[in-house]
Amino acid sequence: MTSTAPAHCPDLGTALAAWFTATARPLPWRSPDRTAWGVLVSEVMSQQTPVARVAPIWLDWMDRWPTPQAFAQAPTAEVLRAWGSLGYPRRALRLQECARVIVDQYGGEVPADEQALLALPGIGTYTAAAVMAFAFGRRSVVVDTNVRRVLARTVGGEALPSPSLTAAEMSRAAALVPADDASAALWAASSMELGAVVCTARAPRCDDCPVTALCAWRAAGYPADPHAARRRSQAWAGTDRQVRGKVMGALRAAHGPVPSAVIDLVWPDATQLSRCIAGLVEDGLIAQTGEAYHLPVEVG
DNA sequence: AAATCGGGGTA
DNA sequence: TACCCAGATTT
Repeated sequence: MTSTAPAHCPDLGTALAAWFTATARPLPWRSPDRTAWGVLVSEVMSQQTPVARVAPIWLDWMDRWPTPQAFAQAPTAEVLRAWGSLGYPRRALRLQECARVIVDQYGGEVPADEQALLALPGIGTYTAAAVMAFAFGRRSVVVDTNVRRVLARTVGGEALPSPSLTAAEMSRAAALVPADDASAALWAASSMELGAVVCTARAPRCDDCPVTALCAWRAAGYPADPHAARRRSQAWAGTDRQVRGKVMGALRAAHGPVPSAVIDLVWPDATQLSRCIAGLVEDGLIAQTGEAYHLPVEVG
């Protein structure tokens, strides 16, 4: 295989490819009979949600709605219930919009074109690149939180990447992608897998790492995170996100409209609750009929 | 560049 | 408790 890797780490890609081929997790969307649509669904579900939580939902989802055509016609309320507690339920709405665009504009086939993918609802830089690599076996620059960390350590010599993705990071990542499609797709999968399984954020398993000999962070003596001072933990308790989640949870659990008097019980701060309800309605995640709220239902 | 948007598992 | 997770979109 050809490689564009710089001379100072000549076989990072080769070592990771061999390791990945031998040890890759049998994730359901990696099955030989996977479809491009299934890969796309798995990537959207995995945006900020650990794959271990995604897998069972994905299996049920693909059984119910195996194609963009089937999913495009699904009742939105059922889609949101099936999404369950994966989080960020707007992703489910966008995924359905995405399916409808694929049906209407691409004959029901996921486009094998990165720019076309980028234009789809809910598909950003990472997901478009991931679909190109994992669904179509095409060369792309796949940079997720795992790849960022792996490159920050092995190449950059730092404990963790900067808080937000930088242009310099993307350039470095792009320079490391092999030239041919098959090698590039394997590099994407293996560099992500290393970050997910071995080169983890909390307690990296360096003893089990296939590229310790090439790791700049290890060579430097595992220096502490240089960006630690600029990281801030994300608040949760008492936020609108928590309140929105409680409202969504109540409506998912019900199989019909829920009286507003019942919704009022999910959160004690009436001002915050009504702001969150209004936001959910605005986002199309819930709807109001009379004095009750319910998951959205398509109107004729 | 910073804010917003869920929720559960883990140390 | 705090941190993290195959990010995208809007301001």
